[in-house]
Amino acid sequence: MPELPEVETVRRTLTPLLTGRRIVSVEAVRPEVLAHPLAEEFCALAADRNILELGRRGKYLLIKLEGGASVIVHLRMTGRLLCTPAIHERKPHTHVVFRLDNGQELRYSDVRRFGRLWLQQSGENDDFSGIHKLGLEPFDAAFNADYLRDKLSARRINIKQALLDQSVIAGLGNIYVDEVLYQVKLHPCRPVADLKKKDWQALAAAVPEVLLQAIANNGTTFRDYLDGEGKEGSHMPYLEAYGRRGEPCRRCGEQIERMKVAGRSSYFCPICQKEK
DNA sequence: AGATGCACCTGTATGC
DNA sequence: TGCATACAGGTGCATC
Repeated sequence: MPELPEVETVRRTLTPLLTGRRIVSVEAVRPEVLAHPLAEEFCALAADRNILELGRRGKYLLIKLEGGASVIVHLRMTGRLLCTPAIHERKPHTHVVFRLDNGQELRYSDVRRFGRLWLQQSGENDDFSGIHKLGLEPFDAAFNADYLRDKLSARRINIKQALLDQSVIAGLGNIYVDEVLYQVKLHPCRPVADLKKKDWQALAAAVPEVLLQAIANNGTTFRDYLDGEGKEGSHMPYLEAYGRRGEPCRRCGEQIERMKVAGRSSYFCPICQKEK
């Protein structure tokens, strides 16, 4: 479910609820979602610690604790982090519960159980969560046309796969890749080797633009996504391509098509986004 | 290197 | 209604 805008919205909504709070204890209802260290140690290490601040890297949420440790969360498809009063009934699929010092709980739930949590200790090298393999943040000053061209132009892949590669751009996923390609009028199957300087420039501009717009609308709720307070995102009506099969292109009126590219459902306008 | 398929899971929508 | 199948904001691995 969540791509960069959704994770960023979770971060923003949880920040006032968690900053300065103390984690009293941690309960692993389904220990296997705690990927590192093993559940027992994870719970012991997180317990009795203050939360300093929340960060984000790509699609990872970072909960920074006193003493230099961090809880790292990846929501994958259906993961949710919700802050809620401890007296409220637990919803099904609640897998990890962080009890806080103010009668609230931070609850991790995940219907499909693809998501994972890690705890990085102070001084520990994080070679387990996947963060070490990420490329640039789209809002990094070094994220520009040259960066994209240098990373990608020699590869024999199409632009959809390229933009989904987290080691190139951290945080783009299936929805926003389709939105970016629509904005810059590139067909998802276009080989990256074909792209010209102006294409790289357009991509470098469109990626942060598309993501910022989605963040401004608190992310996209297509199915499952909820922010840290349990609210849906409001960006869906603004999507131009994703999920609009058979609906008219807002530029030319042609029907939006869907096809599988890189194993993912991909939506595009067959007139505006020529395969060539 | 890259393409493909599958695995991880459950819920929901669709078609017959 | 019931049952089978497809599909879902992600990632990692195995195989050709």
